[in-house]
Amino acid sequence: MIESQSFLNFIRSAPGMTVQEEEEILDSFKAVALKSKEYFLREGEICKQIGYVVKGCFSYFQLLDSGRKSILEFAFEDWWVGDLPSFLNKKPSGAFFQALEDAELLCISRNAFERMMAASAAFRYLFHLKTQTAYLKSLERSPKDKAESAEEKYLRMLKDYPQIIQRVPHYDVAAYLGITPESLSRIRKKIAKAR
Amino acid sequence: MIESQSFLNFIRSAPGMTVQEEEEILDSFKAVALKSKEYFLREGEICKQIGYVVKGCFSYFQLLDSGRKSILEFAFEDWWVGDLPSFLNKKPSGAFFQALEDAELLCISRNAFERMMAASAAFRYLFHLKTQTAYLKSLERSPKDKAESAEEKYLRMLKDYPQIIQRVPHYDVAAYLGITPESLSRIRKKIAKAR
DNA sequence: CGATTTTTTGAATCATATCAACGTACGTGG
DNA sequence: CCACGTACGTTGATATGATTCAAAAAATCG
Repeated sequence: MIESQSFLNFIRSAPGMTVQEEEEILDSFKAVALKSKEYFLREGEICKQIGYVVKGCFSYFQLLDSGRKSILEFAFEDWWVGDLPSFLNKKPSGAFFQALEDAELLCISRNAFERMMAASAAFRYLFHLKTQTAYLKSLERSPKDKAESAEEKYLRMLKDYPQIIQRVPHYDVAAYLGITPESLSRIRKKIAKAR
Repeated sequence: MIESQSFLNFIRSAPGMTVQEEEEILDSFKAVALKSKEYFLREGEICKQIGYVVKGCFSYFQLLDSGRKSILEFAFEDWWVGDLPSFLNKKPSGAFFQALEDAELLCISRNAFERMMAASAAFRYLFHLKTQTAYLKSLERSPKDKAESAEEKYLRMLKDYPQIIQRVPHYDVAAYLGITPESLSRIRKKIAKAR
């Protein structure tokens, strides 16, 4: 069992969790290790598990018709990987999850997930909390994504997620911002000069 | 009580719903009418109710620092209005909900919402289904929003939500697409000529 | 090291924004 | 019912920001 205090804290944050429930939940997660560049999930596959990121980081992206990569988000420590539409509805995923660093995960299979969803109110609470948090985050981000210039998006990313620019290759940062690597390079140059 | 077959259908879609539960849920929603241009919620207010749109349509938007309006989405019949982060966490809303036509809603107050969330598993199911659906939709849309040109966004909107261009002023359509009204006008002209 | 990948730079081009002006439709009060 | 005023939508000219393509420089990895 991988040690992860923050995973324990997350599990224990559910109200009304019994000792037995907690043990069952912890038992339903299995440790998985992935090397950098390996995929947790590929487009077209059905997502058979959801993973909690203990260590490492992942990009969650789609390949567009144009061939360009569009990164929806990065998952660092204490966030989750797995394609929810695919996992819940057993349909092929439209996206990839790829490790950008060597990574350690705690994964729950669909069988175990369904068992726990049926058996444990605390587990249901945690799952709905997670999807709700993700949804609220996406609601906040969307209007800004729409209206901001490339430079504004970059500056906001630095403010909200300073670790991204440290840990992620710039061409992936560009794919996350929806701009080209060349544009990102010019924006960074301009900002560096201005200070 | 406003008649709305699709609202009834929605409520009845919950598995394991008892007759008594259904009655309690229906009783917890009150009819509200709004005139065109009126606000269901303003920025800075705390969202005290969630509304099901029986008739009419709403824009859900933020005012950006630049003074520009950024429309996150429109809510037509059978969708919902209300700022979830504000409603759930009792914090001031960062967004507006404004009626674009005379509208009829079925609204549930926070008190009634919390009572039903505590009392009814079927109600919890419906709520989580709604937020999850909205979240999955936002996940699908986001990579496209990032990478598409203005014209592509417009064409996709026509395909996915053909009613928007019929019922919403063009400057609001532009605010939804993240472009200027002038650009929208030129895109429409170009498309009209091409056919 | 050497090879490959990643980032930067330059020049030309394209898409969209901006600003200003004009047309058109709509609703209201006379 | 008409005229007027206000909203909305369109058009044109120009400016700006971002992309594209090509190539060089820098960083990384085995």
